[in-house]
Amino acid sequence: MTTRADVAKLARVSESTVSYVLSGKRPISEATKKRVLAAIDKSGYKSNYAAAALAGGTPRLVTMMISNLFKERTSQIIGTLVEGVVDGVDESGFHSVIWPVSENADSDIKLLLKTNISGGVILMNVSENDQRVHLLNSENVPFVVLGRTDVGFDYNYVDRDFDGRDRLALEKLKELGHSEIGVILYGKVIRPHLRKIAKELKLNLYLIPTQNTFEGGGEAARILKERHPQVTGVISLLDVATLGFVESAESKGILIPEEVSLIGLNMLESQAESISPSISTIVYDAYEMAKSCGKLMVEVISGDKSKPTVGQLWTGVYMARETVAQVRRDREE
Amino acid sequence: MTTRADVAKLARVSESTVSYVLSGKRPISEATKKRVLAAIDKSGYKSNYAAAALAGGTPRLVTMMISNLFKERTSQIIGTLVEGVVDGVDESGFHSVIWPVSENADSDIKLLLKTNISGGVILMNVSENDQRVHLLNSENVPFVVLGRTDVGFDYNYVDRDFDGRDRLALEKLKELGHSEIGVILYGKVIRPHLRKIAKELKLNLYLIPTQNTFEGGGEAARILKERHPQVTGVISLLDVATLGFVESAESKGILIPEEVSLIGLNMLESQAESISPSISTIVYDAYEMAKSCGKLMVEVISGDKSKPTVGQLWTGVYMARETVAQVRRDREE
DNA sequence: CTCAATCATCGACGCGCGTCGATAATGCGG
DNA sequence: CCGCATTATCGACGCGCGTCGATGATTGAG
Repeated sequence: MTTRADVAKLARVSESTVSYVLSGKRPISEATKKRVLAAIDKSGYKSNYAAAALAGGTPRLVTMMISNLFKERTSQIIGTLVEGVVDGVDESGFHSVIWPVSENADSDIKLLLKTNISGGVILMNVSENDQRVHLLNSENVPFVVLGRTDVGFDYNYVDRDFDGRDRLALEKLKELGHSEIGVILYGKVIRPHLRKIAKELKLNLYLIPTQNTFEGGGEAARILKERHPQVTGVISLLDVATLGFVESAESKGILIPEEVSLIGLNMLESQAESISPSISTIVYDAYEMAKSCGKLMVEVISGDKSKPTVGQLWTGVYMARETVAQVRRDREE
Repeated sequence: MTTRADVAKLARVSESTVSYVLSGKRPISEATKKRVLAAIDKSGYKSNYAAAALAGGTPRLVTMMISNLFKERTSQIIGTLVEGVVDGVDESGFHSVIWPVSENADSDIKLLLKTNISGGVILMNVSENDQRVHLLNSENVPFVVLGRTDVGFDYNYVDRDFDGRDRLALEKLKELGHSEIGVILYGKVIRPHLRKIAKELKLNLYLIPTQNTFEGGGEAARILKERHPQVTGVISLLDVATLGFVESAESKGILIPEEVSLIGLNMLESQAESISPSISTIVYDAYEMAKSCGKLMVEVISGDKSKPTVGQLWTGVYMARETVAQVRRDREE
């Protein structure tokens, strides 16, 4: 193995200089920096992980704990998230691995922590009141949750901003003159926050509950036409139903976007673009979000232990496609 | 953090004695051993991973590289394999993690190796002529393949023994007096080895190609009845089709097991037992196989670098259920 | 009872790197 | 030209553990 000493000899500097070139924690002249980097390149030197961890106090390794890794079918999104975390952590100079936790994770986790293999933990696929959060918190391990869960205390997390996303959609519709808004959803529960936003924006909400199936979408169109003819703007919290809604709208006597504008909120881009007219959505970048989570993790590990926790929310951006238009004059009056 | 020094002080022995108690590499009297273990227990000591890796020369960590981790649908079996590897590695005193490799894994792998994070690599879901095997081999990293692939050199692997499994099934049928054997498979290709075994055992093989669907199984029953009435024993390389075969056999005029005995070769136990009559199979224990793989990995890491490679095959065992019986006298004659 | 052989334990060292304090080189104003 | 503040570099130390050689304790044979 090539060590720091080899590089130092090759570049004719001291070992500590090599370290400082690498870490950048002390100024090094351009000339020697260049020489050292050349020597590193030439010798193929990589700093030994274990030695760095031992000397530096903290292992430069982040472990992802993903519950139900081998049980879920949502593997595509998890794959994207993992990729993002890995890249984010990498860019901060750390490594990342997946810790294969079994169901009864308690002992596994404690082992991970006690042996001090990992500098921090990123929790993914958290469940409600996730016990792992309690454990990590009580063991005083740096951790970040990719997602959110309700425990009784503050912690670091990165998650989608559902409220903000809803606000964005409603604001967009208001901007275009819509005031009577339909909401396609499953069941009859609506997040209180959504109501509050509507009130703030002086919009009237009309619930259109249906199943999240293609047929459910047709049903939604029927309900809209029969019960809420005054509605000119629709937001949908469902994905498959939205496709059905768009598909059957014309046959139900609803012209999109001429009479009704539609914004899909929980859709993949591939879904939104699979139909004509293509569906305007609020998109968020899972990869970038996860990457940011990785970087936050490293900050938390490296930073002051007593720093306040960070809650980072990703709203997403409005993606205009073909289902949204200005309110027509004749309806507005 | 509690260190070796703390334990030593608590047990009133030297630090090295603590080490030798833990590693067992030198004899320690029962009395002090007991004292030291009590002290360890009391202080909650766990050896620091990084320090052990640095001092010991090799990191006690195994990384699993699983291609297409987030793409396959065969997640259940992968989950079992991972669990087995983890337990096997654990029992040998090492840890294991999953290394999240991207498509273009080359740079990732090299990073993993150079930084010396991992003591060895277990390769899973290998593809034909897998490039990673070449890379690991040329970089001289200890590795074991869970599965097999065709590269131009020897390497350590643990895999199912398909040939042995087939032989087992055929031997079982022969034992019971069957000599005319149907083979349910997809397409018209049969492994040469299977032919060879049949020849050795003096059995006659009749191919029954079909789709691996429920309907395909019915089709297989029809073919068997119409074209190969002399067949009394059947082995099936398909899983779903086998269920269809059993389900429709009676209506096609085939009595199982009175007239035809059946052994399923590629079935999950849950499948085999989901139907009546339940299907006799050759089962292999994926968990145990993976566990063994984990142990082998640690042996390879710890052992002599120049030891010859190990190829470990898991045949499985015959699991008698309700689809197999002795050949009837009247047909035998 | 003596001496050698075994057994149990100890102290010391080094693994490779991060970082602190100290020193040498440089720049600047007076 | 000198003194002082930066800037650039060096040497030394310690992180926690594995392991080697050495020492003290114990045993058995003669």
